[in-house]
Amino acid sequence: MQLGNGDGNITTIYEVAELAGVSVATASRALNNTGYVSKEARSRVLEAARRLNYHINVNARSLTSGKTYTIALVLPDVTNPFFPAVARGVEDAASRKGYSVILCNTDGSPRKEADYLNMLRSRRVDGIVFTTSELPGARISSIIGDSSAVVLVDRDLDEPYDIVKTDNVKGGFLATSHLISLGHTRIAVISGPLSLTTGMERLQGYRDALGQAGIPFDESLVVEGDFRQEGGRAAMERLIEQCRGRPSAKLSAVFACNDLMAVGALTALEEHEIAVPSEVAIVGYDDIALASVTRPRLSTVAQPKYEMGVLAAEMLLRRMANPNLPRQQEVLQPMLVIRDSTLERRSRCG
Amino acid sequence: MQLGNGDGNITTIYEVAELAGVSVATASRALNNTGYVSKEARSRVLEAARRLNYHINVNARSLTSGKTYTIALVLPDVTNPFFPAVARGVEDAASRKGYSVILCNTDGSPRKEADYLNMLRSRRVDGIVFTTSELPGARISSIIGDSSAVVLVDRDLDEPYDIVKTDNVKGGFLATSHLISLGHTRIAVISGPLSLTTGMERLQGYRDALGQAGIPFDESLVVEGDFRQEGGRAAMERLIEQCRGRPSAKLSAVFACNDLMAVGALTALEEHEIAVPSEVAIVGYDDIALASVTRPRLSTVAQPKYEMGVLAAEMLLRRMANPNLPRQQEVLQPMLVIRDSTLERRSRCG
DNA sequence: CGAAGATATGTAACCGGCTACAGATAGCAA
DNA sequence: TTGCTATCTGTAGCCGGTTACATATCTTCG
Repeated sequence: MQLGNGDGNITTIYEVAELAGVSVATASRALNNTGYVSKEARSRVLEAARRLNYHINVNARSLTSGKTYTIALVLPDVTNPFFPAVARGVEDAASRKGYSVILCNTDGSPRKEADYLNMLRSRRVDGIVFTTSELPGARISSIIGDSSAVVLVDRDLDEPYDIVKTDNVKGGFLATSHLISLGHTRIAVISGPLSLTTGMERLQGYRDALGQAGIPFDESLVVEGDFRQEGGRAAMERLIEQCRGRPSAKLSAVFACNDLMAVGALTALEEHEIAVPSEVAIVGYDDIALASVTRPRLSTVAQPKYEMGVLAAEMLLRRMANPNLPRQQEVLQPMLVIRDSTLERRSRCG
Repeated sequence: MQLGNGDGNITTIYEVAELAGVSVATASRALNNTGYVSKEARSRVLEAARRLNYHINVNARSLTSGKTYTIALVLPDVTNPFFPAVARGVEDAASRKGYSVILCNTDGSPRKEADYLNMLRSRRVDGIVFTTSELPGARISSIIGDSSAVVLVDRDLDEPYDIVKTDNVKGGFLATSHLISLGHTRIAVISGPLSLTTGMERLQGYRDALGQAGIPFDESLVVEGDFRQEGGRAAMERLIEQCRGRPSAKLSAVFACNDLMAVGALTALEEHEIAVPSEVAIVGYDDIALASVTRPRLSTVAQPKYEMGVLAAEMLLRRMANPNLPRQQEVLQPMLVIRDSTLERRSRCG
């Protein structure tokens, strides 16, 4: 039996004021430490609040303050191993400042994205950390207006929203250069969706690295994937197939534009009994947990996922505090992680 | 240039009413399809709302309705591969019914859990899907009172909260029986924290299986882990060590009470050049994505994670709709997934 | 024709906070 | 003493919705 009553009857500030023998104005001031309140009044109010197990109704407060202390995290799918770390970063940074975060999974569907944005506007969230797919910037602003701030993560848009990303061109360059430095020249790419800047940029990095090494770009070596495991596997199948038909198309290495696809590719290679890395080397992207447990362990380009989340949330809070700030953009550096799936060249193909 | 204005100036129902030439009462009725509204009035209101890009303020509404259409998902860490699928299930089921979900990572700290619960009470969330660690049920209710409904996922508490879980005893039994059926008799366990029912129950299943097979329980074969990779690795090290000192303690199989620890154990075994499964077989629990990409691929006990999330959210909505419902409890069935990390017995130890 | 019921609409109170404003008291300088 | 400032408190209106209640019109039926 404890004193602080736990009977969920919701208490209002009126009851607190009454018990403390003051007006609501004084109670409010005491609870929020604003304005003038005498020592005794304050302690009486605080005591009353404690006794009644008073919890302010933040929704009511948001009516007058115009702030909800809520932000949203809109992403394709938490189940994609890239996102949990980002989400955790966002939540950590947000809760540190007293903000709650609403989670929204869009599956990359523009329809769902639009639905969520409308819902979020109705909720008057103060800001949104957004990893969109194809929704054009103009569409976003037409929905949310300037009712809440927006920070884009891992995406780029023409619209002037703040951005946190890693240097994908650099990342693609790192991965490809690594393979080149091992002596590979016939390097295939399993790209991400080319409708996404992420997909495009990594591919650009690949081309840059090729160009710098004087290796001609061969269209037939790039297959567009979908950032998913099954897609990576299918893409690899296609490469193996095409390679078989045209021995001139041999390849000795593959750059998969994310780890999920790399794992899929690994599966395909294994099924065809093509040894990795001795026959075909492979580099992934993201450095998700999976990457370090595959056999061979996956060489990959690591992104600071958690930090991206933290930075995004912090950037968002800054923007919320000052809507007139010039556009912010934070570009983090990717890092090559060399494990067992890359090794010196020894060309061959399924 | 589009008609529907997108200038974020937030519109109120008063402005809609004014533009439509009706009172707010009529506007409200038209927008919510309640009460009597003439055809013309309704269409004038809807048109006005469209023109003004009106989005209701749900926080204001919640003031009168007492409902926020928000639930919370409180879990230790989204970054733990077990949870994203659960989270996705919760969010899918919730959003299907018009609810938003607030994400809270507690790291299993009772302190953080309490803080979040207080915050959630202030937000007047309608319900909470909770995977707690050590907070006693009484403590939970003392904080949230009956201001919101609660469903426990993957945890059990004395307090009469609704529960969604899988049959952990059965799961432990399945894993262990599988090993026994392969001829193993010296089977170690890397358990979860024994302070959690999850940890206890799986261990109980292990003991049951042993008992049924007439294999004596050997205390020295159980090491308490923490459900994390590094903990699994450390535990395996200890087993190997102890095994070395006392050849009589040889073991030929390990049941790791979750996949993360199994992966850690795998690492330790590999470092000691102990072959899996030929020298030591190993079974995990959860069937997270990692399990199917390790080499050897991990045999494990699968939990229907996504379904657990969906069921938890649906159960929560039911409870919210009817607080007087008798206590609900849903026990899902775990499923043994046999891959490459288990094989017939051939005892040996590091 | 009058009464009852269905339809339509507006006024105003209320949800739970915050705060502008005004009034009261006390301290202190002139 | 007066006047001014600093401190303290309460009344009442507002935030953006919902809704009970009152009022008004139009049918419909005995």
